[in-house]
Amino acid sequence: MQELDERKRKILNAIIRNYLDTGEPVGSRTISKYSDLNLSSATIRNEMSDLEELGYILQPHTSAGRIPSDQGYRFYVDNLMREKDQEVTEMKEFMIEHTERMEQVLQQMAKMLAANTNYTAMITSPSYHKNKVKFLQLSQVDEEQLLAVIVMEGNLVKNKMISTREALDNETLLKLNILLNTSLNGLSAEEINLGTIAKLKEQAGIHSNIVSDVLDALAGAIQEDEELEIYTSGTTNILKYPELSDSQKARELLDAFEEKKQLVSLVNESLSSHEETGIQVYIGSESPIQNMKDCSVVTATYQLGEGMTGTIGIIGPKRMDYENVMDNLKTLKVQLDAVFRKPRKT
Amino acid sequence: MQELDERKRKILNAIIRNYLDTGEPVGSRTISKYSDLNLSSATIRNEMSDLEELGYILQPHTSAGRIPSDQGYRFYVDNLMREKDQEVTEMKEFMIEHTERMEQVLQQMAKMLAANTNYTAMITSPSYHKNKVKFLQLSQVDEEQLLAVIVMEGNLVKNKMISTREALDNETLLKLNILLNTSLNGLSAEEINLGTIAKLKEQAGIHSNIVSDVLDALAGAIQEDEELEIYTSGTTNILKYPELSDSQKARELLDAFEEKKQLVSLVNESLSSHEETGIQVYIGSESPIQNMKDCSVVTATYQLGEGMTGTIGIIGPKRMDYENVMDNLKTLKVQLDAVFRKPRKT
DNA sequence: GTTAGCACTCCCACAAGCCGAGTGCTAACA
DNA sequence: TGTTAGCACTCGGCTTGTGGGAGTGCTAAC
Repeated sequence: MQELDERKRKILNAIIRNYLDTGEPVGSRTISKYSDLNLSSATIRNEMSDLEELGYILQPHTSAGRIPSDQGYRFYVDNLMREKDQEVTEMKEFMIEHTERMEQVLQQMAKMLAANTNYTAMITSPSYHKNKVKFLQLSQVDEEQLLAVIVMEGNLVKNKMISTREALDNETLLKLNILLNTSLNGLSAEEINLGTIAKLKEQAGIHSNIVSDVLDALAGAIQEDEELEIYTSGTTNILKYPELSDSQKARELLDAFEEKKQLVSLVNESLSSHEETGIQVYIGSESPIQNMKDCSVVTATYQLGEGMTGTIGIIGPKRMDYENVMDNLKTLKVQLDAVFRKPRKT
Repeated sequence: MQELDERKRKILNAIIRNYLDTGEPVGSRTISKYSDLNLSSATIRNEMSDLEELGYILQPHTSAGRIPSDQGYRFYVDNLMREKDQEVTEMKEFMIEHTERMEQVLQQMAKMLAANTNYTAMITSPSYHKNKVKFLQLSQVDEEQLLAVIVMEGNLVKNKMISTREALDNETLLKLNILLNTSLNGLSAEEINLGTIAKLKEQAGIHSNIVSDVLDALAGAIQEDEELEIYTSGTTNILKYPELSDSQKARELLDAFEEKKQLVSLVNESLSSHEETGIQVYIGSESPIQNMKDCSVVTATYQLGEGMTGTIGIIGPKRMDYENVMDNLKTLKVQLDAVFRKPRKT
């Protein structure tokens, strides 16, 4: 397929921009007046006819204006859209306050993003595949229960209750703690596999079975992290767009938001593809999620140090304001970096 | 207002039941055939006319059938509905598996409830106003940060990162841990007030400022619990009911579900009123939440030992299947009790 | 290659009309 | 006195039809 010539590009651009604004099919006369091309509507019509044949736009019905096709949007995003100068617009720093509780920060971010864009925002907590154990402690909570506290690099804290048949005496506990810390410290979840566990069990040999239980539980706790959290906000924003607010479609979409598991595929997909910007745009049926074939999805991955990555996403109608959305995502990326890297204040 | 006579009750009952089924205004002829009263439609009409005058039913427009008014629903719930025999229908016990993670259990319950009823379910974690501290530990995670782990009765675990200017030495830490445990153990969040804190600070005198910081942070952590979690499920179920799925109404409702803060008033209200059953029904504008004036809300409070109470709720259209809903809530109450009281399995 | 003009298409909003469900009322009946 | 049959009437919802408007494609002239 040959490239579009300059004039066609301009016209396509005008059509799409106009459609993004109004959501109505746009006609030749509108373009003729609206754009700075100084062409009559008739000429525009001819060009539009070509563009339609090439697949960039389509008519909902004869004698209606044209609307962009998926391919048209794609061309727009890839070639026509002007990159906004990445001036890191300062976002309110209210998120800094509670830095200890990551969920809250993420929730807030999602909320802000949704409010800024008027679309639905999703955000995942960074996944810690390669994150390392930083500190580890077992405590006797009562006669039959141990509490394991695990702190990962980045201060992600996990708790796990472990039932034991009998209480461990202090000394054993101390030894166990030392053993665990020395052997597991600095290892990532990935590196803690059956082999490591087996070795550990051997070293702890004397207390065999109890220790065994503890270790199993522990390993499970560290690894079970795979279930990554996904936060959404502004889910009802989709109801603002008539093309999505039809009861049937809305349900499917909202269901996808509630059943966050479905969103995982988005995240995975995004992670696997690395562009330089890390921003990914799915238009219509390009999306890995069936229910979103009438939407566009823009995702960005953020990285915090080695191996810790998360995903931010915006879901809206195909006629979303791509520039604004991508701009927002970019700045948020930077912000996230800052928030989590920064040694936290009290 | 005088009581309704037997026949009027029967007719009202028939009208409401029919309307619950169909969602359509119900006419006199339907009742005449449907019910076992063997009355002609004309007679029914007369009675219906009376019932309307008394405020139990109303006509959406002239020459349409009748639909129940809020007052009608109220009468139905209070007097007509047959109590289902409380046979504790066994719910799947799949929730038991992961008892350690309370959120998950609650999430699951909400999901199940929503699936069973086809309405929206909400459920709050038990609030621990009077719950007691069971175990408490400070650990040095790295040079500048302490991790406070607090275990409450019922094995609710909380974590709090505390930044310090300099590391505490081991001995100080040990002393501090002992001090904290002996002084705070068995106290409820309510009982840990400024007075207690001041006394503690005094006792810990020597390490004055650092300890001070730690205590403040700790007290904050224990009390901040007030922000009770609310889980929802099946939010999109409301879109199944035409009378609620209008775009405008749906947004308001769904917003209320997303902004869980709004739901708090429901919880509080429910807590304050104690009937013997603990089940509360809000019909239409009886609800404390404005947005829900076209819905009915049924809540139940569950109790786990002293002072720990939570709330389960169902939100649906006014023509909800009250019997089924209330039945579900009752059994869930029992189940919840069982799950949390039961000494948890591995 | 561009433009003006024109006939044509099709959606949409609105009005008119019909149908059916349901009512209220009246009169007859037990 | 309570119940029933009958009938005229009302009103919402559906279908149909019509006109207007927006937009197109095509043709012919510039």
